Amino acid sequence: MSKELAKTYDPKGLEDRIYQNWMDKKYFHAEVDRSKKPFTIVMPPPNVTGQLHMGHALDNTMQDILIRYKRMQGYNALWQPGTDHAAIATEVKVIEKLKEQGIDKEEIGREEFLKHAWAWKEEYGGRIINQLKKLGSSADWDRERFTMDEGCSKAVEEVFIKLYEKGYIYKGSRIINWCPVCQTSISDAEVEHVDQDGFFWHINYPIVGEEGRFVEIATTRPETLLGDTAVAVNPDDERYQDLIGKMLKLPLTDREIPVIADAYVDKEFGTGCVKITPAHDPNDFEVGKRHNLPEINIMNDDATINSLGGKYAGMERYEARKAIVEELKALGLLVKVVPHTHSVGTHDRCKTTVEPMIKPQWFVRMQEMAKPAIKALKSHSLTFVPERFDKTYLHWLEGIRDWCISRQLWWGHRIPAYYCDECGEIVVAKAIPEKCPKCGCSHLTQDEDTLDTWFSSALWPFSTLGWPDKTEDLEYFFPTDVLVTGYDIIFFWVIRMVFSSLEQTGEVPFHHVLIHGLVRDSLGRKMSKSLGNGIDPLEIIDKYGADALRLTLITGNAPGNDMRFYMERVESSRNFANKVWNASRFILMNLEKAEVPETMDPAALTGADKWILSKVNTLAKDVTENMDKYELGIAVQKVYDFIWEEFCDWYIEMVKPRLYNDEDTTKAAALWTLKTVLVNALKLLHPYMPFITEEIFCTLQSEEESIMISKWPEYQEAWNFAADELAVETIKEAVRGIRNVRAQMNVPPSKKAKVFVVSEDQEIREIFENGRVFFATLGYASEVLVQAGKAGIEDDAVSAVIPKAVIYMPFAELVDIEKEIERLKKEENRLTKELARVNGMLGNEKFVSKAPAAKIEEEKAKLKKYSEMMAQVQERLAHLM
RNA sequence: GGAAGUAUAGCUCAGCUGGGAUGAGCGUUCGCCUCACACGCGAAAGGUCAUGGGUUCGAGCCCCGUUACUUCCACCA
Repeated sequence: MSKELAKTYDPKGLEDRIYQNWMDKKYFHAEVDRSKKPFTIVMPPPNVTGQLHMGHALDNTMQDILIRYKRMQGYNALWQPGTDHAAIATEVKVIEKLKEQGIDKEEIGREEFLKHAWAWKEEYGGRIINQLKKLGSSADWDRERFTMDEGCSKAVEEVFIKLYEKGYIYKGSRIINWCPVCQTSISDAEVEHVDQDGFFWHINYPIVGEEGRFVEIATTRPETLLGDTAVAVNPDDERYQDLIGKMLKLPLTDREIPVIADAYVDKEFGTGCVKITPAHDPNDFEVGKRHNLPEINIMNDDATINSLGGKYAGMERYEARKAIVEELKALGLLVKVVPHTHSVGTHDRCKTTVEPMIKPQWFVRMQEMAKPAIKALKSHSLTFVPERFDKTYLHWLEGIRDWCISRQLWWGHRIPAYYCDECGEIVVAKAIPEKCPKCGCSHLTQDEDTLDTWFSSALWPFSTLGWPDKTEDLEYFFPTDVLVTGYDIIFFWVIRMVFSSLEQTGEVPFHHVLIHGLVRDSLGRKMSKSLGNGIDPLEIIDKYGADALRLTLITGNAPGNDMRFYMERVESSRNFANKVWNASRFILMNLEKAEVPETMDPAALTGADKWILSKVNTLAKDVTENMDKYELGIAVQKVYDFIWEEFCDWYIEMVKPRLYNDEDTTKAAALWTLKTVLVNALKLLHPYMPFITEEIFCTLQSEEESIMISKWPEYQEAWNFAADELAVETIKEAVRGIRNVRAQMNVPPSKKAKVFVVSEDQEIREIFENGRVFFATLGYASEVLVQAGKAGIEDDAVSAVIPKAVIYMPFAELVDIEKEIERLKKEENRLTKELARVNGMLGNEKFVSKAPAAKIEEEKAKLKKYSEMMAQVQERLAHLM
């Protein structure tokens, strides 16, 4: 205990050193241990190529808090980390890098490309992990996994085959969302609808055989006209009854298309006539299916018009739009152009407008798998915190559509499907079959596509624990306890993990989903690269320390709500760290100067000691309760308030006279209490601010080697000192009264005064007698006189009225009677209001007859208290006036 | 077109199952370099809890309506 803390709190260096020590000691590592209860969290795997941003910082801080808390509570806590291969994001980055070197993806081919991709992953993949470590994350890095590692890949293959065999995965030619830039299909969840200003082009389609008669349609996408195979009207639309069944001449082409009737058409909207392009619109696709319409794909994969587009072939889609509109205008077929705002589907990654196209893709049939996932929530085996996200979850599942899982990418899990070169038979298997089971041909080719990234992340909670093998890890740590993630990822990930887990393991992947919001900038905007308003967590850590960042992210925020990030808040967090540091430094200095007993007989403690012990005891209980309810912000706020206000501003100040006086017989008790309370407070703070608490703990406490494996404080009846709490509160009120009076009278702290405590109540007098050592110091008293009557008190002494007592200070030369009267009048006014309120309640018969007895007693006690104080105040006033 | 959220002190937000808003941080005002800390100490000012109803002895909190903002979902060409 002779170590010393540095004079100023500097997180730099200290954090890395401590983290390394934790790593060396393997504190983060969890092994199956049947003697302990497991507590498991799987980390949402960040993208391998990602960079730590505030979202990660928040997400991982929350997880680390829970894991550290549970570990201290004695659970076998496993935080399973890893990274995601992030198919599109990574592939795009690798392509870019190759381009810089003048290498084209297609030219080098799949195998070669993948080599580059893996090399890229090796080079940049670890970066984000190291950044997470800077935060203080106590994940079990020995277990770090990657969605494309052997085990995870095995799980993916297994699931794919099982679902295929069950008929839950199928291949089909359906209309899907195509990204012309990324050149791949994407799922519905990846399409972001954005409102865009566009136009409604009204176009006349000539009716065949009726010269001069037209059908006017309205469209937002004239270029798709080239793929029209019908025009539809509502079957009940009186205006167009005679048109149904007639043929139209499709402008700019030599094709004729029918007018069909379909209830999909809204009579009120547009002209009531809709052009039907089954190959480039999801609704039209459905209409086409119902009416057996041909599907004419007029676009290439890069969204240029293909050879079916006649003279527009080769044009980019918007260029073609322009040209087509011009031509229609020239032909006199363009009736009018009306401005129109509509919602356009874009690819969430690259913001390109998605092109609906018909392509053969693999899908997961969702209907059946959604059911158990819905049931899991309704039966509460899965809960969201906060609850309102239940609705988001259910709404999506109830309206779920089949999930397009194939991607035209190379970086990812290749689909384990093989096609017979001869007969086209599809074989889904772990390895390439020797021969086709249908025709016996030995030439089979594997599907070129890979799987949606989310297909593998959907298995993350169990694939990382060894599934499909029946490992001990899986049996022990699974299902996991909590999943911590942002609301923006519920559809992509949470839901898919739930139904995948229920399907594959029969269990929910986690019992609770703790949802947090977005970290926004100080103006409330999303942090984004394009806006350049992002704040780099690493810079904050570098300047203020990880503890300050963590505290900032957790305080003042309720689950599921977005938060704004202010530098001022980081500073205030840093200031708190400094406060903790210096209080500890003070305590250490004093501990060094004297022997401190290991244990303490409660009888040797003073009222102040018991008060703070009682407070920290209640704190432990409250904080534990809040944390169990995932109210992290509230929990840490309580620790913050306790340390700063109760412990530093009051207790340490109370105890100083005892520490500075070697004659004081209660000095040892003070030292013991300081140390004990500090250790407990540090433990409660540790999950939130792991570094600073560890540094202080290790300096202070040599018997336990690390705070992170120390025992979480629990409420104990032995530390419940209700009477002492009350006593100290009374003295605090008196002190506040004195300070208030002195401040108003501008009495400098250096000017001490005699203080009289006058009370007829013997208990009150005892309280002040017992607390006089610190009461004198805190109340700037040269001498404290506790008495029953006003003997010896000058008439013009200033006073502060507190319940059951009046404090007098003789400031003869300083007293301003006017001011004193003013002050007392203000107090009288306040009491009048309080009394009116209490009397109002107690005077209400209904309140008295219906309110709980305890509440009534409470109010009666207040009435008594305020009445007595009022009498005192009025007596003083009468005296002065 | 549905759904959710938010509206509390100048700013950003907390407020647990309904029982005086001594709410928090920042900011502001006034005093203090009080031997752990000026990244500090002490004192204070500042709120008809968006709005209109309802339930209740009692509503920031529960119910209904309104307004404003935010977000998510949705095939209106």
